[in-house]
Amino acid sequence: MANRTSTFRGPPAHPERTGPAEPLASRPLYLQARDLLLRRIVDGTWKPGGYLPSEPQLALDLGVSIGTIRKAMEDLVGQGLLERQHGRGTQVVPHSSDRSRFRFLRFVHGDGRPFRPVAHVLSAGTVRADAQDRAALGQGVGAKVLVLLRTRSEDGVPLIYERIALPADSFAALKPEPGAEMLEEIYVLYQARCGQTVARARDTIATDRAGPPVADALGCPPGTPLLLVRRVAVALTGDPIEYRQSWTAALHYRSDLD
Amino acid sequence: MANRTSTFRGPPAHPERTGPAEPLASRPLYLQARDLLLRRIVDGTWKPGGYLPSEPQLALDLGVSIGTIRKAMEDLVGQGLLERQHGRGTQVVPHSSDRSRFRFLRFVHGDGRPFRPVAHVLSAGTVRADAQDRAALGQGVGAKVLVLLRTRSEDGVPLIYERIALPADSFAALKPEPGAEMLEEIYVLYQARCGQTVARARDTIATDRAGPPVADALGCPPGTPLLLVRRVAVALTGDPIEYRQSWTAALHYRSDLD
DNA sequence: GAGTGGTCTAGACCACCCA
DNA sequence: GGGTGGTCTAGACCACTCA
Repeated sequence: MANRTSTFRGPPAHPERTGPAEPLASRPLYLQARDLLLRRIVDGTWKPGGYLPSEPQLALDLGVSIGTIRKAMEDLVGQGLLERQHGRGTQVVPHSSDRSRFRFLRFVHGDGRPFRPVAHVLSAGTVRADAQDRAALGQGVGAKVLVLLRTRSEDGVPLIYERIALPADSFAALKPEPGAEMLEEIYVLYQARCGQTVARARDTIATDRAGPPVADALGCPPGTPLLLVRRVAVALTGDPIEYRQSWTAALHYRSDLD
Repeated sequence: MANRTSTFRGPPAHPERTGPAEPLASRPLYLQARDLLLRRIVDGTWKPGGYLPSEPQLALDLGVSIGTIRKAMEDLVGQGLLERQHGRGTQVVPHSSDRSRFRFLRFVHGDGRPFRPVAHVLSAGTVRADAQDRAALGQGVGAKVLVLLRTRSEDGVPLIYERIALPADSFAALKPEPGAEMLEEIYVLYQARCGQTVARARDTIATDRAGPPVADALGCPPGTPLLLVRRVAVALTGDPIEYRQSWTAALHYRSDLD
């Protein structure tokens, strides 16, 4: 019979019914279906880059109609989590895809040209979270964070100096390996090495002046006015997993409101 | 029978058909329906704040099924142009609605508190567009723009200095009335007085230093590092209709990536 | 209670991808 | 040619709003 929790009925309980769905307590079926799909993406049943079962298959599995499955998927597609390819199937979008990449890369040159950076890690280590880290990541006093300091350059010219703080326990797998090369697209690493998928982020942009480490890394005089972008990135689960500060003197920040 | 242009068939041409829709040449019906709805919103058939006909009525009018109408509407709802209210109807969202208001107001205080400004117009007049105006608005040499200079204050403290350039011909109705009060929510005026609805905008954020007019308006020393936000706002038709520069010393810019 | 949008189903045909 | 997603229809019932 109908079920108060978010389980689905198996094969239709009342095949003779021609009308609407089983009442199923409360939440609409397509929301339950969406959450279930999301859960399977989060827990790795379907890996980034992998394909989901076909719509008829999923409909059969969950005991709902194809239309309901489609509606659930549309939601996840809208969030940029799934990508549907006509004739091929439905894929879990990896952060390495073009669409994902530029969703989180908002820096452009002053003339509007896209910024295509290469990252270089200066240092990586686990330290006690400072007050800002704790506030951004929702952690308690004494919590540990993995801190990466890096520059992002184009044609060998460092244009961004970045400090990234990550909860130390969830990101142990990202740890040092001192001197190792590090991917520019670090969200791909979060996903591949730590199973953490960035779902969305909030940037706050302010002006700042170059302190010694920043001035040194960017090769500008201390006190130079800079753009400072603070980012809190949130996982699929809704937990904040990254607090990032990016300083730049030359680049602009692009924001599309639509 | 089928029609190459974007007209709809009247009452179903083949009522006996049980299967899919009339082939109708090329573009999917729901896209044609969406464009038609959009056109009627743009041309003022349905005014901001007004209600559309019901779904069954629209389906009848356009000769398509309700599902197709719904799909067309979902698109426009997603763009923030329509708002559906269960049991009441579907409304053309006016820019004065809360949702619309905060979609285009991205400034916050340094501590994250929302910024709730009051606008004060310093001057308004028609001038020759400068190179930046022309580039942003896609105009030719010698084009005229209506330029508004204004501050946006909270508790009487001016926190933003703003220069807004608008194509002079489309915005004649917004003209001076020297010394008149001006709504903070200027996009409401564009819509009500000039029939121009802002569909989306692109902001580019950079640092700048306070020139004399800005320093004067904001009460800071010339040369103070500022945040400069350049906005190009686009109408429903896709034409750029506003080029805006906003300077602020104290406020931050908030960007949600999701 | 009449009318509106919200959910759900079932089934048809089309367009695309790939073996 | 078989399988996948894309479009479209028709119709049922539910839930909300308002008179």
